[in-house]
Amino acid sequence: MKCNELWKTIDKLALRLKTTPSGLAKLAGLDATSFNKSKRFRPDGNPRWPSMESVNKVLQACNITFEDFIALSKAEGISYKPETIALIDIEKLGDKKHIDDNGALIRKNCNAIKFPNIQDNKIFAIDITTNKFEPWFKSGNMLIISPNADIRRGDRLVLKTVDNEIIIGELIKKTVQKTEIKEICSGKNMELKNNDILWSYRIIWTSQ
Amino acid sequence: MKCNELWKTIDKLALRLKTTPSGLAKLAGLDATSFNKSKRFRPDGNPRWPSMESVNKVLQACNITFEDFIALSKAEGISYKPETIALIDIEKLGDKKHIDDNGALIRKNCNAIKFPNIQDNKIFAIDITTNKFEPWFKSGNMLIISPNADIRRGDRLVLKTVDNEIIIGELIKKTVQKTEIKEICSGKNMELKNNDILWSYRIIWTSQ
DNA sequence: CTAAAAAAAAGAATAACTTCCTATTTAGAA
DNA sequence: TTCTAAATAGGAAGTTATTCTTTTTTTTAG
Repeated sequence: MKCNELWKTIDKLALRLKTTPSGLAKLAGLDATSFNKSKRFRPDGNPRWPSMESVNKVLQACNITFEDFIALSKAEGISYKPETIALIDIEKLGDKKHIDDNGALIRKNCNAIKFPNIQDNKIFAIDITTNKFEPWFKSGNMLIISPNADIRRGDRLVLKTVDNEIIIGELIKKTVQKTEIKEICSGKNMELKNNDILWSYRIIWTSQ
Repeated sequence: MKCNELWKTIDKLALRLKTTPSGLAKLAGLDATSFNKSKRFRPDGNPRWPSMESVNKVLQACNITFEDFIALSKAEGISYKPETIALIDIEKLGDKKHIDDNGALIRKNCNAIKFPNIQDNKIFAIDITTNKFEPWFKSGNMLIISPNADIRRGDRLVLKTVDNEIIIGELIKKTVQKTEIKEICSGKNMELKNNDILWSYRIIWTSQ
């Protein structure tokens, strides 16, 4: 991050709160002149950085995280992408507590999740470029795959055989010797020796 | 962010680089004693913050972003979640350029995508808590919904009628008067008057 | 238009952080 | 073990940021 970006982001924050840099400084418990233009450069003309402590006080005053601050610095306007998204139980979509009849979300009544949870540095994506997995996966869809995710009955898998075949299916049973899956398109059950499987990974998300 | 978290993250960074706090300080062009324990507290015993400029120098020395730094501060170990994930064409999973036969990713041969692209502050998630959408969506799945996404033929939708009914289906045709969808479980086509639809939103991702 | 309040500029004073210096400890190699 | 280099500790000095104060400008309300 560059120094002037940092100052710009402070200006944006002030704007978001419908106040001014000096108003924001006061809100953060700092001197009102702290963010003056005249305090943004050193006597020699080089840029001056606010201290980490001052930035932190501002974040606390605005009740935002460092991530929010960075997101805001990159945002075009004065709003930024949310870190979390609301989660609603499908059986509660009927009542109007979570989404009103205009389709607008009532955030305070919703739980929040992080989407997605990329704690996983082995995660990767597969781009579907063929029609042969329809109607389950269409050309243009993406599958998010986690080699680390543990696999349970019913999970969808992508697996590769020693014969260089890519199979997408649902796990029926896995033993030390064999893996039984239901191939996704044909719906047929297949039994594969584990020795014939190079790798099999769980699909954790798919684009629709 | 708390002050001591910041110092801990600097320690983690040093560890990642297989060096020490003083080694990291030197690498960043700072004095070797800058990150000494004795420099982490003020004479009165209160915590001392490194300056923003010093932190920035460290980030540049490590060639990481502020987000990386924050992610690292939250990580259990000394590694942190990646910003992007690799994307591979499913028809190229057969060759060994992208994933070797041990199932290990060869990142340099892969494209990268950001997953997901939450530029969208209206996005929300639906938790499937019923069996009635099987086999398409099972209990425990989550649907990520975007009220902002535009809807095209073939897209999967969640819609709510004036009768308080939640329908998941695939769009067949939408005109000014009517919306025709294929209900996902029954596979039956339905024709709804647009006046009878409170809202209809596109499903952009689903957990598997 | 006028008055009051808030914001911003500029400089001096204060507080905070970094560097410099020296001494001590630790880690690794011989 | 002994030697060497690196790391760490502690304090003084130097640099940088913040606050304090005053003045000027801008904004807002009447």
